[in-house]
Amino acid sequence: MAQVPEKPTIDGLESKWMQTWEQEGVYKFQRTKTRDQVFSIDTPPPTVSGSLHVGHVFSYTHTDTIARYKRMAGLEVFYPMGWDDNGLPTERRVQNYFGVRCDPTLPYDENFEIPSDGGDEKAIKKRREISISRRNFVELCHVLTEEDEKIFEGLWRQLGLSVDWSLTYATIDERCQKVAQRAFLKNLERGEAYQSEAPSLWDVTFRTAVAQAELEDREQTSAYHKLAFLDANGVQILIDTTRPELLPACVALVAHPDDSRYQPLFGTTVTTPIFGVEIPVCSHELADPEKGTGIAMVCTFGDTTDVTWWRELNLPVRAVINRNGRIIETPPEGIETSYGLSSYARLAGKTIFSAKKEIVEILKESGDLIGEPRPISHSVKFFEKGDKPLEIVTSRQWYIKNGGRDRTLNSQLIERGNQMNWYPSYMKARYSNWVDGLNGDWLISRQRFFGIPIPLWYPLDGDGSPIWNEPIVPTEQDLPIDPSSETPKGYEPTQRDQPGGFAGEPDIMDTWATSSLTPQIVCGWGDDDDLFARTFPMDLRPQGHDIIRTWLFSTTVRSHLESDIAPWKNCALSGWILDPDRKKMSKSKGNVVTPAGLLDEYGSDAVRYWAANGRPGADTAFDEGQMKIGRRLTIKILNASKFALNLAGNFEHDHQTISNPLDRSLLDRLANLVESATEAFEEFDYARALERTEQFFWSFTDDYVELVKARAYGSTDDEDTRSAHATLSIAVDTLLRLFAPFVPFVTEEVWSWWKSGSIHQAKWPESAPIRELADGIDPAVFDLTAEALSEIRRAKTEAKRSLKTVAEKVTIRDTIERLALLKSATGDLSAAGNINELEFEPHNQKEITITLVPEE
RNA sequence: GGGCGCUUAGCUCAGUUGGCUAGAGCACCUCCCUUACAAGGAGGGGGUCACAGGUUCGAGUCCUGUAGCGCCCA
Repeated sequence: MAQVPEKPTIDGLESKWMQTWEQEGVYKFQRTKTRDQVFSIDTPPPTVSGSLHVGHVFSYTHTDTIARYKRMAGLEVFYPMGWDDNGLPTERRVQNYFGVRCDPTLPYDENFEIPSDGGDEKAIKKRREISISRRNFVELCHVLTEEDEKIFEGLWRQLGLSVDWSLTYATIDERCQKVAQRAFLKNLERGEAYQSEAPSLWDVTFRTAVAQAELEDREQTSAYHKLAFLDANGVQILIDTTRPELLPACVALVAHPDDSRYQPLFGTTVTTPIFGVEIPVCSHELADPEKGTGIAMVCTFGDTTDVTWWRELNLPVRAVINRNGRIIETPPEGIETSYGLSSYARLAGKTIFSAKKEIVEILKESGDLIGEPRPISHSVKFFEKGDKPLEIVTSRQWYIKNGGRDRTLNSQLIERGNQMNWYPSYMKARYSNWVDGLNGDWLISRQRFFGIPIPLWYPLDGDGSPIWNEPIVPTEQDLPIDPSSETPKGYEPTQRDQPGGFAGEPDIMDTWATSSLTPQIVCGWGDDDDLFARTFPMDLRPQGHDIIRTWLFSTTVRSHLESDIAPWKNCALSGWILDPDRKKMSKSKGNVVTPAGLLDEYGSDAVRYWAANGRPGADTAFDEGQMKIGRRLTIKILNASKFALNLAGNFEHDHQTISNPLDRSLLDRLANLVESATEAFEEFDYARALERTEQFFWSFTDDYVELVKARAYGSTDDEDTRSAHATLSIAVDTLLRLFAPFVPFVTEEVWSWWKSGSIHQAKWPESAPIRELADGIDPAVFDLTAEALSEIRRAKTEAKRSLKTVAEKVTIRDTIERLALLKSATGDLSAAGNINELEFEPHNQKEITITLVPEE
């Protein structure tokens, strides 16, 4: 017998069931099934750098509905969660939160106390930033992320994600460090990782190199400065440049090969103003005749086009900008005149901004600046997290091959994309286009201090210079290592940084170099072969469509290189959450809505309902209205279940007692619903599955329950009553299961009234047994009866009468066939419509007349 | 400049391989305290499916073009 509470409520369901699920291990991954019966999910770990926003709730709910469906469909679901706490966002957050700054030259202070005023902006401003060692800084990172991770986990649990929390990882934890370093060493061994001294994009604020995937173009105001170069005959050649401060770095002039204005100059040399350096005039397709005067100066390096020209035209390097974004002290080769040298001295040590002002002064003095600077607007490359334009500096960096410089590898990676199923399918084009458009390998080294170190040392020669191409590699067993504090085998710690000794690789790996390994991390690559065999390659990668080029792609690269396979079978791309003005919700825009309050206000099920209504891949407006509807739905599920279960009484029904045509036709429609919901879920279209289920549910409560109410109140000796009871019981049972992936709390609550175990471990319904009970009935019985009931309600409403008003006489005219179907539900219709006399008349078209009792 | 997506009711969106008078919720209007539910229920009004062509017996759906919006890339 069911234990149905008198007044059921949705309040407090979250904490109640969160605890039970954890205690019972409902979502725990069991190693009982083989690969084909496992469904493994590679959730991208969210960045732990502050607070989650509703965008996370949105997309993670999508994944959870699929996980829950797959679990009920009989698969063993492998659903771990991780935290991406490795990288720049955390580093910045720690700096701001604790008011500290890392100075890698400082020694470790073991008595360092965690600042007690963390988070107190005013207090920190007052006392200024404290400089601390790298190791102390990393420790603070752990302190902060641990707190954040607890909050995140609590929120995910409250939202009802069916994650196995015993599998949780963090991208800075020891296991991840080990996996990231091991994978790097394997790449190195196979020649897929290499170092190169090359111009690379450099952020002067963060003082680190950045990768192609991290760039973004921004429109900037700038100004053209017209400079006069002199050719061999002393004729002025005018060029327009936005970077006059790079004049000392000028190595050539370049114009388009077809540009007749400059053709006579190709192959000759000109002299730079001020610095008097003789440089060649070259031709190249990338020179735009429409831009400025049509001839440009090539500097090392002003932008990526300069790099291309430098490389393709075999030009020398005259670097003038250092890693701090200042003009270097020593003038580059080629500047020999005393005027040139003294002018250079005026620029040396200045920031780019001040150097620009200074050079303009110098040019004005010498008369080489023609006219005034003319303001323009053009697009400039930025680090996506930075706020100063990127510079290009030449430095030694580590790369992993990603097909950007190798067409064979490139097409193999595009093929990997083709081997995955994409939902929605058009997202595959974004992947292919991105891979196809790559023009360099993946730069993975970062000149930062918080992250996973590149696990190498270098021998030092007699002068104390590192022998870069003979790195000292640690053994796999020793991983993870930090080369800045550990000593390679065969050396003494005292030999660090000494001639003939060794030096640790100072750089760390980019966050993506670790987070691209999440399948290897969660599946136990190299550590747990049994787990790996059961889970890899993974079944599903859910993620936002904005990180296809970064996260999805880099993960594909690692899996391709390491295992020669695509990391996942399916990729499901979620859209973004837009604010009511249809702008992307993001922290920098300040339009973020945090989820905690929403979960408390509407309940987790209601918020999930809103999320699950977002179509796969579609950007969706944030809409509290949908949460209100979700809340109403959960309350309705509670009430309708309570009512139906109270009516149905004893739940051990003999299903063979379902004899009534109306009941059978409802079950036929229910079987259709099960089929279409299952079909939708198999395509990862959770939204369609929800929509269908919801639609059926409302017609079930509004029409079916109303129709059978009277009959269900009858005596259990009556066959028709028993039929209604059994049907109600099956319908509620089935609907709860269909709703379970979306609203796990309320369905579990109702389930607990009359069933043992968790609904989330119950079986997903099958249509065949339900269809069998319908026994070939015409499903129109239900449709026609519901329609007739609706007509009667309309008549009463239009007459402004109460719905319980007695209908003295109702005459339904319709075809003989349809009347036959309707007649089989006469009793239910009369009772639900409160009809005294119900008459049927054959007619060629449908018509219904209703006579109500006179008003008193 | 290239690629992709979107454009359906005042708002947010469904509409699966082309098929009866194009749907839902919100908002709006009317009615009803009915024995599961008034934080509810029953009903109602509201759309030349962005525009222009084409294929077809038939197009919101397929094709071509145009416009606007958005994202990604150069």
